[in-house]
Amino acid sequence: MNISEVGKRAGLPPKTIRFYEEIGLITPRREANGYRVFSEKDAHRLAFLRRARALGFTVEECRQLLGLYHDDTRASADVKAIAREHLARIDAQLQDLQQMRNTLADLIAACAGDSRPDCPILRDLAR
Amino acid sequence: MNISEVGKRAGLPPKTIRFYEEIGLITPRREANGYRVFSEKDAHRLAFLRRARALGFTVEECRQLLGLYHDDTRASADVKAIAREHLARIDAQLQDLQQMRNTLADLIAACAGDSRPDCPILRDLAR
DNA sequence: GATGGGGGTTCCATTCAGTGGAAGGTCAAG
DNA sequence: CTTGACCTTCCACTGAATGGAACCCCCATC
Repeated sequence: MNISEVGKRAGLPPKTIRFYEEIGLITPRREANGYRVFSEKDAHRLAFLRRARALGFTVEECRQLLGLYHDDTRASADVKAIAREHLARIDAQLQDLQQMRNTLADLIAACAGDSRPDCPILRDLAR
Repeated sequence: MNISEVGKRAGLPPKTIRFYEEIGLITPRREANGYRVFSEKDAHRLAFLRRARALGFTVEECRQLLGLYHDDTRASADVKAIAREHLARIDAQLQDLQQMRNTLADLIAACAGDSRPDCPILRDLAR
C-alpha cells in the first residue's frame, strides 16, 4: 500500500510518515520506481505510533515502546516505568498549567473590560 | 546596567534578553564599546515580559500587551480579549492533558509491572 | 502521442522560544 | 602583563513535525 493509503489507515499524514522513516521508526520497502510500499505490519506500527504520540509519549519513548512491543522477552515493568515517568511529566505540566489558569482567570475576572485604560491584568504584569 | 545585572533583576538569562532585543521587544542603549546598557525602564519591561511569559502568553501576545501597557489611551477590553483567548487555549490544553493523564493512569494501574511480558499498556497502544 | 491530474519523491526552510557553544573584544584586579 | 569574568556576534540545535519547490510516475482521456 502507498503512503497516503497507510496514512489514512493509521491516521497520520504522509509527511509525518516520511519523517518517522527518516528517524528510523519505520522502514518500508521500496518499489522499483522509488515509491514506499507499506505492509500490514507497517500500518500497525504506524497506528501504534499515532496512539503513543496521542498519549503524549515523546518520539524517543515511542521508539522504546515499539522495541518492547516487539520483544517477547520484555518485562511489563519496563513498559510501566516508561509510562510512569511520562505520567509524572504530565502531572507536572498539569500543575503548571492549572496554576497559570487560576492566576489568569482571577485577573480576567478583575478586569472591567471596558473602554477605560485601567486594567488589573497589566497592573499585575507590571507589578 | 549591564546585561547580566538586568538579567538578575528581571529574572531572565542574558541569552533570552539578547533574543528579546533581536525580535524587537526591547532596544537597550549601547555603550561606546558595544556593551548594552539597560535603564530602569528596560529592567521593568523585561520583568513584565518574564511575568507575561510565565503566564503562558506567546511572545507575540507579550508584544501586544507591552504595546497596550505603554498606551495611555488603551481600552482594558483589548487587554481582556487577549487574556481570554489565552485562557481558552489553556483550557483546551488542560482538557487534552487531563484526558491523557486519565488514560495513562488507567493503563498504569492495569499493568502488573513485573518480569512477565504481558502488558495492558502495550496492548492498548497496539489495539 | 500529447496532455492533464493526482499520486509519489527529495531537499530545504520554517515553526516556537529560546539554549549551547565557538571565537573574539573589554575591563578591573593583582 | 596576565588572569578571569564579563561582554559581543554568529551559527547550530532543540522537538516534532509542516510547508513548499522542483521534479518523477502512472493512468486516463483527447
